[in-house]
Amino acid sequence: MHVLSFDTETSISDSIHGPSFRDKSNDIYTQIFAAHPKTVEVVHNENGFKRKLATSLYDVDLLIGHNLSFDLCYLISGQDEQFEKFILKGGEQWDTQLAEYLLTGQQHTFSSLAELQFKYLKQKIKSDRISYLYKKRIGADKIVKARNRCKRLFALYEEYCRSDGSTPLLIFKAQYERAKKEGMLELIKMVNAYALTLSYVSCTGICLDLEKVENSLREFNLKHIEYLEQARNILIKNVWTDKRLPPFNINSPDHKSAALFGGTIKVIEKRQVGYYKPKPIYEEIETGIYTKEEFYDAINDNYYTVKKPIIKRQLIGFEESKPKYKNFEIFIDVKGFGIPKSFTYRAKKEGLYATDDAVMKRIATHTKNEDVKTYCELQKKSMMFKKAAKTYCQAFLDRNIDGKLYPHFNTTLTKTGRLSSSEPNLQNVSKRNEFGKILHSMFVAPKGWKCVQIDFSQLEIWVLAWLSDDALLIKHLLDGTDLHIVRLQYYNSDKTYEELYKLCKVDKDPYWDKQRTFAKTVSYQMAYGAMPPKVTESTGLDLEIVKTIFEKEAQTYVDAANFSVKVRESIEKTATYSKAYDIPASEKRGKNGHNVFGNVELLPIFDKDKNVCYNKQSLRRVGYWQSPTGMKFHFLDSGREYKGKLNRSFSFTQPKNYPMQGTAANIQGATTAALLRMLVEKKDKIQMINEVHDSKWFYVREDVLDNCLKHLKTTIENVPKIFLEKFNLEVPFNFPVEIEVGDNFAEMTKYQF
DNA sequence: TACCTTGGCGCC
DNA sequence: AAAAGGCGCCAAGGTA
Repeated sequence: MHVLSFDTETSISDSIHGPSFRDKSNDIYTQIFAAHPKTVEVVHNENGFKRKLATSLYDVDLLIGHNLSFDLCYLISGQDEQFEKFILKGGEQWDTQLAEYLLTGQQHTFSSLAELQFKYLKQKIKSDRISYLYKKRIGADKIVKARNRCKRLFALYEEYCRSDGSTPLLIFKAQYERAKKEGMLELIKMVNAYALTLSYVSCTGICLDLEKVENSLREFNLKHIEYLEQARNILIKNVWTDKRLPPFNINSPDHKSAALFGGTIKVIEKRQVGYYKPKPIYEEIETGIYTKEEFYDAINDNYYTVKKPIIKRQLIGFEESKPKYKNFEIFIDVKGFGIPKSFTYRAKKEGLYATDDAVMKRIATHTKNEDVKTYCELQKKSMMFKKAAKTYCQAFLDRNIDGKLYPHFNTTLTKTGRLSSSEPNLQNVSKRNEFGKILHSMFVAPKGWKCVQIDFSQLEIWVLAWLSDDALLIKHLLDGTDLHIVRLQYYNSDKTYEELYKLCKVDKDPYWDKQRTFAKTVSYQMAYGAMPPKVTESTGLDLEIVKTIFEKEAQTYVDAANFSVKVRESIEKTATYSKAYDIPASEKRGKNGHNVFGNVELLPIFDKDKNVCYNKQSLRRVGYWQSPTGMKFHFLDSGREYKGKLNRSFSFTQPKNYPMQGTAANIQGATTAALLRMLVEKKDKIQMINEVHDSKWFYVREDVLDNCLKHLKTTIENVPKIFLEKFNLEVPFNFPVEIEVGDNFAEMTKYQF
């Protein structure tokens, strides 16, 4: 196997994109190749490489680098032919940052090359002079152009580059051995292929209907202000009466809490505290007396004297004295509507109560005060419009480049191995509320193309069925049983499943349809590990009913219900002390950060107010569970002070969720990775543009839609084939997908072959 | 000024 | 005794 370490040094634009490929003005100015730690090749081009490779990859099988997607996105967006050939012949990548993230069971996120250099090679970090320049936004373009002027700096730069070339090779070797030993080699290979595919996805971008975005932004902002004004009018009438209060701020938790439950609002008041000392006014008067001053004339080399009048300063009065102000904090009591505290709960800050959606709903349904009811509605509406305007429309306008969005996919961040998306985050664009349609209709297909969305149905449930090997759950999934109705039947035992199915799905009886929605909520909450009291709180279902659902669920799907027990056993069995070097530097900072003591982590101990403290006798433990794909999930314990005694435990809820969420992420990853070569081969017919956990977004050319979708469907659904090839694992069933097609991502219809 | 923490809310 | 998982973004309020 021929491996090659690859790294680039690039310019850094001064736009919001910084050093990213997203900014067209950025380019590669240095390329670093290392096939062997001792033979590092560093090539510069002071005019930029125009995003093209400076070498051929014809004999390379594996590209190695640290945070490779950064470099590869330049080549991909530069349409480099060498690189395309490399992919088509089955070339792979090994990203040392990604590998480290997986090897540490998603503990070490965004590791730096320097951290790994120390971890694996025990080498202290080299001169950070160049990193300093980068931080100051002095990019490789400037350094390379200054190569003749700043010889010493350039020598340092080349040394930095050589190290960036050789270090990943050495780290790769160590990681490879470790991965083999820990049964993670195939997983790391697969996730690297996934990340490589995502590099392609993020380079493709999503087309926006900019006119629609701009119009919606205006409209949403106007509506936000309109509702806000109405809300303010109600408050001014009732509770926001004190003239010293600032205008009611709908984004301020302090204001909202005070208006409903009462409280104090801090106001900075500028008060006059006397006067400044008046400034004297002088007049300058010539006295008629002169002095002689001697000067030296350097050109003629002689001295000369000058006559200078003596001026006297005479006080003629004072300026008007200026008033002196000082800021005072004053606390204004707001009586509020006097809503009972039982509708809400205490926030962390003294005297502050939560005003979130659930609280507001509770108030709105129980209050007899019409003003309160109207206020609740107005507050909600105003906030929703603000959110839609700022978080989505405004962000789309700020982030788009020539009408396209290029989301950033973070592959080395989450605890469970899921992807995260940012700048902008396209994984949380409103879908269910009234903005869902309009926001999604902004994502459009280019002319001649269709929008295609392929979703796994109930992915995490299928994963649970597979991992727990629960015979009944598998049977129910395969024969298409509606699991929500199964749960509905738990507490409506006078009816059969068939009767309930008819009521909900055939007759669409509103009462039973609503009941099914409750059961559905319970289903999701159970999947997240919620316990009966919490479920009661959020669904309004009777505690006894919820308890019944939990009990019957455990009796019905015995193995599925017991699955987390096995995970917990593994955590206990594998538990060791949490090591400082697996915690990224960024998480060691701040009040809520990990508290490291030497090489180990200290146990966070929470008191009843959830304040954290540490003592040097209690070290934190960490245990893990390893999935069939090799994925490791880590679980940290925490302490609790109770009646002077320290109780420490691992979370009960995380083991109920991490394995399913993470394995679902593996399935999403493996199926996306399986598309890579096809996406490169058929880039004029199929383009992948986004992923949202269990769904994949594409553009597909209209004239080849049917064929392409067939191909996509069979590739993605056939998880057993992929898992057998990649992991030598037998998965007993396909994972069904649903396909939707449309002109934009709002108006989609189910695709029938 | 820049950073951190919190509350709130959007998604799966 | 009690326990709803995983994210990112905006805005406010506080602190260094």
